[in-house]
Amino acid sequence: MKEKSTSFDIAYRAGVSQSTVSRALRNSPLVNAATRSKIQAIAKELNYKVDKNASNLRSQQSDTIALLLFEDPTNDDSAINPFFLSMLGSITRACASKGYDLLVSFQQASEDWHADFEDSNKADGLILLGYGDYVDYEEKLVKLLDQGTHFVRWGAEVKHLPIISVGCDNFTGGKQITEHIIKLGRKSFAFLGSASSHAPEFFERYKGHCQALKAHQLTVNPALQFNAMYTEESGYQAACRLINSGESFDAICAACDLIAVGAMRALQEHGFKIPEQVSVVGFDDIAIASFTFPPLTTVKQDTKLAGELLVNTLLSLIHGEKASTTLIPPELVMRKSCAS
Amino acid sequence: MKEKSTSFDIAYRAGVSQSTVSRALRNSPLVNAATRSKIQAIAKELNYKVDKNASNLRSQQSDTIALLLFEDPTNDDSAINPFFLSMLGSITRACASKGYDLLVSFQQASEDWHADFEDSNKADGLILLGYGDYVDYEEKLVKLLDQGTHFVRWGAEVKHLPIISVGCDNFTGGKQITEHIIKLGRKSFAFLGSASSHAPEFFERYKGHCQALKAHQLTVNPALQFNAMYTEESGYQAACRLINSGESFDAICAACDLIAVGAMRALQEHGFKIPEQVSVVGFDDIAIASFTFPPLTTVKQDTKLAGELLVNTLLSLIHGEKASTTLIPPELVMRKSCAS
DNA sequence: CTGAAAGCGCTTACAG
DNA sequence: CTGAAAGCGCTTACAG
Repeated sequence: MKEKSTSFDIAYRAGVSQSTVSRALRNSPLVNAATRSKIQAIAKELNYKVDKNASNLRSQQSDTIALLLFEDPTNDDSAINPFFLSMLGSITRACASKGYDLLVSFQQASEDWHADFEDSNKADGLILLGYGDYVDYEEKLVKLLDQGTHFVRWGAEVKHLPIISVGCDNFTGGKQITEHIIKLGRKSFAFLGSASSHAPEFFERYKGHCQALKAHQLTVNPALQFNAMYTEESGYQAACRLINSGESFDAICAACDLIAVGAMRALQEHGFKIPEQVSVVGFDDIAIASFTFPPLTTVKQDTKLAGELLVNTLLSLIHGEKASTTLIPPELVMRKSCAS
Repeated sequence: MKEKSTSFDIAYRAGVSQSTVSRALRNSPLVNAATRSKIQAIAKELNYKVDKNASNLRSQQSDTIALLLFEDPTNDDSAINPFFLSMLGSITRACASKGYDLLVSFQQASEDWHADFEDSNKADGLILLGYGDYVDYEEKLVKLLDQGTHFVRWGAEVKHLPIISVGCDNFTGGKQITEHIIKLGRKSFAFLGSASSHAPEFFERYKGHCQALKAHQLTVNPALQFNAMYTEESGYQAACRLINSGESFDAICAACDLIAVGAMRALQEHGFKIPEQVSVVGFDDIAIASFTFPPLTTVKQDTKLAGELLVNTLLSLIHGEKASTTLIPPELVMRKSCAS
């Protein structure tokens, strides 16, 4: 294990000053081309790497983005939602392609996560990802804003604050998929998923859902909306409550795929045939959705695009450029869980 | 957006020296308790955070771990393997609980990934995760070793090099699940997955598989082994080759769940009944495995445990403690894809 | 228990 | 195009 070499070692070997080494290594046009390649060759030979801590300290930027992934604290020990995992993957890729490092961190919704990363100069900006109770967490966003922290969040647009978000057009998605089943001839629609401002994305999907029903002269029956959060188990239980309620229904719109998957399990345990008796649809298009029985019709949120947009938007903010909230178009993915 | 405050600002307000602030903030017992809490209160009020770049530079450690996730370059644009995504999640959690930050980075197998992170002082150590061609990548491991880099890899044990790994006991897993189907009365076993030292984990599973067959006086028919890598499509194609080969078979052991899922698709398209005509089993127990039709019997690799072990082992290495290669016990998960 | 001082390894005005 | 020098914001011997 050899000693780590510094820019002074390179300078010594190259017979130039340390400043010149620093310039050459960052491809400064100020350095003579021959000198530069000589220095770079020596650096390579010595396996020299610029010390990130030193260069970041000096230049006051880190070329690093922090991803704060927060989840409902009640959901603590279970697996991470596959949709977010998939976002994580695409954000990692997007950062890599921009030459940024990605610092990933789990946060409990309850913690003091605001501020930490950018203030300690670990990252130039933050990406916020996760559900959690939106009402609780809004005040932390305000604090981030006050501090002038650069950040972008994934989620529903925040209308009353100058916060930049990237999110899916949940309203349109909810509307489209509901219309799809309406056209298939279904009449009584249950909605499984929380419909309140505590979970704005589910709420938007629900609003789109209701809008579609109204547009087709179908009644919105509040007794057919059951709260559920983003887990399979939660979907299972909501579906059981629906079944036990005695209300009749021939279609279930779930606020996310995991809820839909749980609902299908409940339905099948109770002897319902999908899609013959009940159509089921989800939202997200997680990998599992392709493999359920029957395969789940759903609304795809393009996580690859989302990751790229989040990263690009944040970089614009960091570089002081204009950036704005973007909505990703939802995409209907038809499989076999609806009557055809 | 206020100016960022430094330890000198705190010192000024507290009427002490900057050294004392630095000590107080790190809970040094050298500081008078009253002074310490006064300083900490001021720091909190000013929203002060220690500058990580400065403290890392000075102390020459980063309290950061880098996760290098590398995938087969041919697999470039597709989704990340769900098994690795799940490992990513559990490693993130394990790091958080140890107070370490996690730097995540994608690597092409072809790139010059060795060295970069620890040499530039961005991380104190590396976790290496991913399949990819093991033969190609071994020489890079040797280079890491030469440099004295702290690293742990996920995967099969490397017998001839002093490399610390954490991996599943693939041999035993392959053996157990094969024995499980043997007891169910199956006679002709196909194995779908590459069986060579280029993919050591698959190879180990295959060896366990063969061992189980031999132990039960069943013949190992090399014509029933078909190469496949860790994608659904690859499993689909291997199963098609098996079906078209004209060989008879009543059980398929897939080297991983994604291969199994692809194989089930091929079988069902060709009119085979699972599990009546053919038993299918996988390996990994990814989330999808619970939701396929029929649900997939498989071998679970405990990713939560794996993540914790990887992190703990790496931290031991970083702290100069003894560490050794660990094998995680595989766990049979019985579902419905085998005849009962 | 506290302070003055050195120094981690760079980048970047400044001067030539 | 190049070099000498300052300084980013800390931590940590050293001295008291």
